[in-house]
Amino acid sequence: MRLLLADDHDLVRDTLVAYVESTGDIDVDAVADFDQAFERIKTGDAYDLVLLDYKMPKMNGLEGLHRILDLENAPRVALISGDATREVAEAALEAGAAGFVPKTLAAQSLINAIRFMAMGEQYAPIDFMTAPDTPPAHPLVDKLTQRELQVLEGLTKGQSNKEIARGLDLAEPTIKLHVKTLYRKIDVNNRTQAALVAREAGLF
Amino acid sequence: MRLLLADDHDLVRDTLVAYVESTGDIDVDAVADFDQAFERIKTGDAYDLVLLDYKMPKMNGLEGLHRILDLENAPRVALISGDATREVAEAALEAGAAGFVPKTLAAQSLINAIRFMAMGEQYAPIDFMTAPDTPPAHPLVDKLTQRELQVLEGLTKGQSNKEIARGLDLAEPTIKLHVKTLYRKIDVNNRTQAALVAREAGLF
DNA sequence: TACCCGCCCATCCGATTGGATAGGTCTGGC
DNA sequence: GCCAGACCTATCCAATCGGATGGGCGGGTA
Repeated sequence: MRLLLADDHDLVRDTLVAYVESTGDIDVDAVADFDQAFERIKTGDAYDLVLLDYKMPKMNGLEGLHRILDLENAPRVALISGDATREVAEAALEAGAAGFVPKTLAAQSLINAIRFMAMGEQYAPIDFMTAPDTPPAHPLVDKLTQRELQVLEGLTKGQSNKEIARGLDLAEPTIKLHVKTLYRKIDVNNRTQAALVAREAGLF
Repeated sequence: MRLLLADDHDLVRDTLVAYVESTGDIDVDAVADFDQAFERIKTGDAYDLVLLDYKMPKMNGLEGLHRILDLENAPRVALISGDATREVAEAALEAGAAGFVPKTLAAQSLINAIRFMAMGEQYAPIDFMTAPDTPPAHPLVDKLTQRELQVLEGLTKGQSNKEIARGLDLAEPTIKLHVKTLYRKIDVNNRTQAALVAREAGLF
């Protein structure tokens, strides 16, 4: 069985390779960034499974995953990550990933997961997937409408109402309205607080 | 030689342990969070070296490091991290850490580093430590006077000039003055941008 | 001593903001 | 059809902000 592992942390990669190969029947190729992985997949022999680190050079979030899955003879691809959210995992599985492997997984479980995924199954650790919907996704955020979010994004850039209006091709009074209603929803009194709350919530 | 490894990523920990132990003369104990590590150090046999993941439960940044170094028979302690900044590494070494190991290090280099540190030397990868001063170390901040920093702190709380004035027991015009000069120094046009820059710089 | 700099206060002005109120369109659900 | 809600625009007003100018005080330095 042939496995391709792409992770930019040499230490993680090296030890992972050593561990996986020690199980006997798994051959591992390892590369340090997405471009190398992409090249190997296109030109090299077929892999039974590809493990991509979610955060590594050239990966661009889920874009790398999509690029591989769009190939003609796309191999089975799974993501591996130390800190990705459940949302990312879900999106990846949705997009057709063979699985999602958090780095908090026990090493032996990884071996099992690899075999499982190579057999054509989709894998994701149950406890990880059933985790709370992430910190209520920031209760504030999903209370805002599309427009209000766009306006809030402008605020987090320190833009004036006028600038935001230009950017969204709207009249300034409209922006003022959105700004005001937005303040009420997230319970702040001025744009600076709004911007900070948005940043705090990890938005933008 | 005895090594204690603390990392909350099971996968990383397991494979690391397997790799290090495969070198023959290093015994590795592994735990998943700071508290367990602390306990082992206090009660168990002496370790030649302790490797702490910078980001793991109960670690609290460098606080965990300090707590161990403050012990009576403190062992040699090194940090290991996937994404810590050079500043953190410097602070750790300054505080008396035996070394700093980025996870981008090659596995064999880690073995060498471990032996090196266990021998009493301080280790840090040169390329990592000579990396660009991070975003210019925040050139802005130390250009500001004491007062301006206090005012900036008010801005990061979304306070109005009047509120800041009350807080510092000054007249409002004075605050406006500080605000204005502060804008020039950090090159922004309004309070929201100033607050965001300050947050970005890790202030307050 | 003269000078710079941090620090404080004041006044004046135009622009922006925060807030209220009022009106309009359009879409989707009851 | 009716209603609610998202969305757009407008006008009016008080408060705040951003900026400029001018003046004063004390400490450190040339």
